[in-house]
This record gives sequence, structure tokens and C-alpha cells, in this order.
Amino acid sequence: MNQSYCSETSLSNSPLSNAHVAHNSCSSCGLHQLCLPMGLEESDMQRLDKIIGRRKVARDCHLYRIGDRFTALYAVRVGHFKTYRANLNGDRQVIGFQMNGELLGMDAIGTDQHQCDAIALEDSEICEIPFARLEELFVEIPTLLRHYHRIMSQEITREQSVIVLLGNMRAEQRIAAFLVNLSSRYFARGYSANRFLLRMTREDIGNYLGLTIESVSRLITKLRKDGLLKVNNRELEVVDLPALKRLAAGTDQ
Amino acid sequence: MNQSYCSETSLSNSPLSNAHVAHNSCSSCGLHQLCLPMGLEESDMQRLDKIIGRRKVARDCHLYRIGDRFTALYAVRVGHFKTYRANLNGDRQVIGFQMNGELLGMDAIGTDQHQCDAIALEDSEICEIPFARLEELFVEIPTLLRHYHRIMSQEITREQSVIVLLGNMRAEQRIAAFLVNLSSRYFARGYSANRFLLRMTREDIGNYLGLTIESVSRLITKLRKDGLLKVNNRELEVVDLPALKRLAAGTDQ
DNA sequence: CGAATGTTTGAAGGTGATCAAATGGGGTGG
DNA sequence: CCACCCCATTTGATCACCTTCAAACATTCG
Repeated sequence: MNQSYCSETSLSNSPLSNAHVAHNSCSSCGLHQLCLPMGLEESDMQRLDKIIGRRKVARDCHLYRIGDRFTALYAVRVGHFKTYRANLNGDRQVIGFQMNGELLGMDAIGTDQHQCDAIALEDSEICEIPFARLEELFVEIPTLLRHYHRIMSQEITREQSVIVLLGNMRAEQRIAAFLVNLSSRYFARGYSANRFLLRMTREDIGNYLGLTIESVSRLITKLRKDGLLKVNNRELEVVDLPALKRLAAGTDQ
Repeated sequence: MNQSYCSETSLSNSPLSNAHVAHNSCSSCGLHQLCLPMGLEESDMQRLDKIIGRRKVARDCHLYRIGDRFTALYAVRVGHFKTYRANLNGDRQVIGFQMNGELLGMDAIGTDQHQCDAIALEDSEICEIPFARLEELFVEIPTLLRHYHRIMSQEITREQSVIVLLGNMRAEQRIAAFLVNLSSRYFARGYSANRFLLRMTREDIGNYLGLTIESVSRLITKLRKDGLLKVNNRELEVVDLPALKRLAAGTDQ
């Protein structure tokens, strides 16, 4: 609604550890084992590097909007994003939250127009990968193409998991699954699996999980009282990760 | 549950019109403007054709199962499929329904293992596209690669629509959106947009839409009483498509 | 410090689920 | 061809989970 203006101000983004620090090239970027360049030889990585532009996106700023012409994919270098779809009634549905090393914009290739809005949840930095030039590299670097296909496929798989979550999980299970998912993604990046910040509002969480903000609040409180979590505003500590995983998997009781 | 045995018996599959008849090659297949070969020149289509195997899948038979090793993509030639995910508790979530010209198996590329079960809703026929050989063609036929990327992207977009449906639509709106979606897909294939068969059970529909079978039944009855539909078992006539679309879009009242 | 926004908590209500039973169709075997 | 059985579907009554509405409280940011 009230889109704050988007001057690119200073960044105040301090990860809990300094694992996977992003420098100004794929080779020096701590994320290249997760991100698009995964598995590339040094020389190929440099070729990819040459077509990539890097820039900052301030908090609450759009990386792209629904209907924007598709020209490039984006990799999150630093920070977090959310993607959501809005309809004519103003209803929104958050489709996902993206963190460093994750790719955005793949839904736009089919129509040459972005199908989502992407907004930075905090001051962030992205790598812009012009798609036409990427396609040229596909011809020359088979490994790159293969890995790109994997990434697209994994995005399909990720969305299927969201469908499962929304289609047949109860509210408490959804929250648990959401937190377990965040936990494992942070862990994969060298951060703590047990302590992290929720970069999104309760409203975003609720929207993503198909719940109201009140339900999210109540359920997080319940998980805290049940001894699975410690919560201080957006600071989260998972006290009993196995129990949370059982809850998420529906194998509790 | 009760998986009927899968002898490949005779097919009794009569489309409402004879549009998009499938013959034994891409060139002669009425679907090549929708399917993977879209936009290919005749010579390239023949090259693609050579790597494709065709076979029948009897009703209730699996095309593939969760965990199966990924070797090929599949295009529906004749018939209908459903894909669903099952977890350890036996819970299922239908991810989608696929009809002729649509591609299955793209979720398996990321892990080399299928992430869904795919089952024929009726006696069906599929084109098997060995992925390793398809990758070889990608190098030689840029148009094919570009179109393949479009298809994957559209699958991402399709799943996003399901997320929106499950995440913030009321039950009646979900049913309406589901029927409008089927209608437009049949229309795109040269069939009637107003009259078609529901190839899946009410249970499948309910599972897909995150509703119980009873809710599906009640809501279809309601739409019938409201004069939007005529229903005779699985035979469906959309009497007021614009109204159904308004309902699906949430722009009614 | 004050306003705006985000979050928590409480009470009441509604949508869709659950439980239960009747109805109808399709397939199979006699 | 018919009778039967099984399964899918419909319909009804009750219930529960989550939403809605409301208000207090906390936090962030200018």
C-alpha cells in the first residue's frame, strides 16, 4: 500500500555469522556452491561473471513488478526478498521468501512478463543476469545449462511443497513447516539452524501460510509455551528442532 | 489404495470433437502447437520425433512414482493424468491434472528423482522423451531449448496459481476457478469451453482444491441451483461462463 | 518523543470439516 | 439382460478450527 520511496540508502545487514560473504564476483562469492554458478570451472565462472550486473535494492523497494517486461533473472546476493501475486481486488498471496543464493524471476520466462511482485524485506543486493546473454552462455557452457535446469526444477518442487502445505496441513503444522524450512535454508548457508531472525512481518508469514496474522501470533505463542521455541519479536530460537520437525511432518502424537 | 492391476487393455477414449487428433509423430500430431515441438521447423520436429517413444498407460496405472529415477519427460498424447504427492502418513495432495499436450516430470530434474506420483485418470497414451537425448537436441536446436524454458516457466506459473487458489480463495471461488481453468484448457485444444467431462473423481477435485468431497459436492450443487452449471454425474455444462469467471476472479456481488 | 505500524490477546461467529446415512451408477457375474 | 455389489456421490446434522472484530500493547522510525 504505502510504498516507501526507494532511495538506495546505506545497508545495515549483519548476518549472524560471516559464512558465505558475498564479494564482487562469482568466484569470490561465498554462495557460488548454492547459486547459479554451482559446479562451474573457474574460467566458465568468469565468463558468467562478465554478464552479471550487481546492484542494491533498498528495503521495501520492488525488484520487479507484475507485468514488467522480463529481461533478466536475479540472484539474491545479500538480504531477503518476498514474492507475491496481487489481483485486481487488491488481494495478495505471498508465493515465497528468497534469501541469498536463490534465484528470482523464473516465472517470467513463459510470457516475457513478470507474474509476481518482488520486494526487498531489508536493504539487499542482487546479481542481475540478463537472460538473453545467459542463453548465449548456455550454448557454450553445458554445465551451466544443466544446472540451470536443476534450479528451475527445484523451484517447481519448492512450489509443490507450498501447495502441499496449503492444501492439507493444519495451521500449527504450517507454522512448524515454515520454521523448519527457514532453519534448514539458513543451515545450508552456514548460519545457525537454531537461531535466526524472521525477516518478514507476521502479516507476510500469515499471508504466505494462508492464515491470518492473529492465528500466526497465537500459534507462535503456543509453540513457545510448548517449549519448542523462544521468541523475542523477530528473533527466533528453535529450542526443540526434532519436535518441530515431527510437528511439520505430522508424525507427532 | 486399491491399485487395480495394469494390463494395457484397449482404449475407449472418445473426445467430444476430433480436434487435435494425435498421430504417430510430432508432425502429424494435432498438439504440436501446444506441446514441446511448438515453433519448430519440420526438419527439427523430425529430429525431436526420433528420440520420442510412444506408449499406452491404462487407467489407474502409474506413469511414474515418487522416488523413481528420472530418465525422461512425458507428454500426454491422449487421455488425462493426475499428479500428487504422498507423505509417510498416507496423506495425499493432488498437485495438478494434466491433459493432452501437457508435459509431466519436470519436477524430477533437480534431484534426478520424481517428486510426485503420476496416474492415468483414463486409458491414455504418452510420448516419452528421454531427457539425456533431449539435452543433446538443446545444443543443436536453440528454438527447442527456448521453448522448453518457456514450458518450465509456465509450470512454475501454473503452480503459483494453485498457491493463490489454496492460499486466499473461499471454497466456492476455488471450485469456480477450477472449472474455468478446465474450460479454457479444453477450449485451447479445440474442444467446447462449455461442455466437457470431469475426468477425475470428486475426491480428486476436493483433494486438489484443499476441500472435502462433501464440500465439493455441495458447492457444485449450489452452482447448479444458481444456474451457472448443469451437471449430470461427470458430465458438465457451463451455462453461464462469464458469471463463473466473475466468481473465480472474486469480482462478483 | 510522538505517530504509525506491527503484534498480542480476547470474545464471538462462520466456513468448511466431520460424522452419518441415503442414493445412484457402473461393472461383474450369473 | 438382469441382479447384485461396490464405490462414488449426495444430503443432512453437528462440530471445530480458524476467522473476524475489537482493543490493548509494543516497536520502529521519523
